[in-house]
Amino acid sequence: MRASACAKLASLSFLPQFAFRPPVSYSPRPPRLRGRSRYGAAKARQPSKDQTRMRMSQYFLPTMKENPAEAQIVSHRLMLRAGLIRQTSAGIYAWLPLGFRVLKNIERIVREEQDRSGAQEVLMPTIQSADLWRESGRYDAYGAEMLRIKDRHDREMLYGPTNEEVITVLFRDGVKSYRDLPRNLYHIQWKFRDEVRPRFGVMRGREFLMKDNYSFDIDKKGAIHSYNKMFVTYLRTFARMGLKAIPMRADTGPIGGDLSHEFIVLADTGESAVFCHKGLVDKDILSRKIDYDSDLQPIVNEWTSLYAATDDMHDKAAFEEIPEGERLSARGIEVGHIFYFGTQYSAPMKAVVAGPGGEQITVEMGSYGIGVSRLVGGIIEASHDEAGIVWPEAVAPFKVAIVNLKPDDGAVSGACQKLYDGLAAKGIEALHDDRDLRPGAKFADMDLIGIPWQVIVGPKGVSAGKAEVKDRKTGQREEVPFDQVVQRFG
RNA sequence: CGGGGCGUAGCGCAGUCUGGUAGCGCGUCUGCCUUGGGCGCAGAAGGUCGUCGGUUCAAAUCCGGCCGCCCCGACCA
Repeated sequence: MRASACAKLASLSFLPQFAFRPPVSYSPRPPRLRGRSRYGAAKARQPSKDQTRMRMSQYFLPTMKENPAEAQIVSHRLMLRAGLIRQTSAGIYAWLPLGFRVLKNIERIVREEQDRSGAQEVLMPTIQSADLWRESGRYDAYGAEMLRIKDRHDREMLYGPTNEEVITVLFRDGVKSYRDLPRNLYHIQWKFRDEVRPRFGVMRGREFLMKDNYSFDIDKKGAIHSYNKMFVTYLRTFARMGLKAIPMRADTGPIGGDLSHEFIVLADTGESAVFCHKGLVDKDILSRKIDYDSDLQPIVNEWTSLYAATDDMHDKAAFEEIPEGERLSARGIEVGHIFYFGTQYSAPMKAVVAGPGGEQITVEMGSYGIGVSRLVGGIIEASHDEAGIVWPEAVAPFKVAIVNLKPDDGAVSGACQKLYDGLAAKGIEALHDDRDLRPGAKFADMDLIGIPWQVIVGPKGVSAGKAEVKDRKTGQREEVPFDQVVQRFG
């Protein structure tokens, strides 16, 4: 009501619209504390912001003991139960503090590896114009999965399901010479695909966070080098997250092109059947030193020379040539996809540069995606047990949790606080469970949310000068003198 | 988009067939007790039964429309 009245008023005015905006309050007013000053004694007793944030008694972490009926697969159940996400509409989720921390950790690793490869980060909008998509010819081709919307002037817009069109225009308008090639631009942005049937929680939502990037080269040779760079980058990215992600030759599908690999995380509950050579599982990329300007083909060949295929690309005869003991039939989740697609977009959208002889050359493109939000689910599918999530350290919301078994015991709480401060001094954020609950409930919650290391502090330990350090993954516990706990996590 | 199912307290469910004062478990709150794996006892709060309309003296329950969510398939990062 108020907004439309305001719009009407503004449209009748010949003064700038902002002059007539009602005094909207953009941030909530500070609460009035009755009976004492907001800045008085009450504040002095508050713990520091950092401590407040990481204390479970103060933390927004709604865990659930029972499985919500709507969640069918394990990662979806655990994400809801562990207080990572909440659904707001079909296939659309809100990220709660713990889940958001994981999402940001994944995003950070993706970003670091993109930067390492020489790709440059941009940020393109979520809302795009239909005209742009008409130019590439995809507006009608894309179908109902594209969320089409109209603005107030009845202009046709859409919520971007992908960004080839936008990036091609940015490139076309900004680069005119072969001297400016190659380029590789990426961004990490929310996308929307109006899936007929969203399911599996964030693994196949409608709104999802995706890293996508686009390479531009003067010729096919250059484009393949760009492709190879991303191939290696993806190997590193997933390995850093503690995942076994195997590149598999992929069908290029509706996006087109003739060179494409899917990166598949192996998980028993994966969406599709996959077949590969066992040797791929044990290959290690992180120990290699990589020069992204050198010829990466040997590394790529090393991975692609062993058989690996998803269901739809499976070649039974070729698979059976592998000695039986080295065959691996498993299930997997697609977490990344890379394409070389030549001039499919650059030609219709006229992304051309001047070559050395002044001739016009249509650039060769590739595009590369990683499902950032999907990875949160994928990692859980690949790493959980009966009790809950088992986070790989690199993506865990917290590396360490301090389990205070008796918060109302000054000695126990004092020991916990000291450990917390010691970890903080080393730059390690710990989650401090200072809630007044029975030990059993705390252990159950802690196992559910899957923090890799639990430092358990109780009265017995305090009198012996020791804490118990539990490895979430193996369940092994070890008594460690207090003064040695912090250094274990350096 | 084809086929199926479900909407009752924060979560899991019963009650609907056969209309008559809305229930159970878990969670939450208070008190006591307890304190190394979701402990025990006592008390309490919390639901216009998805929504709109119809039938009826009376609707969670019967009828119709709409909305939402889930599953299988086709599709997909």
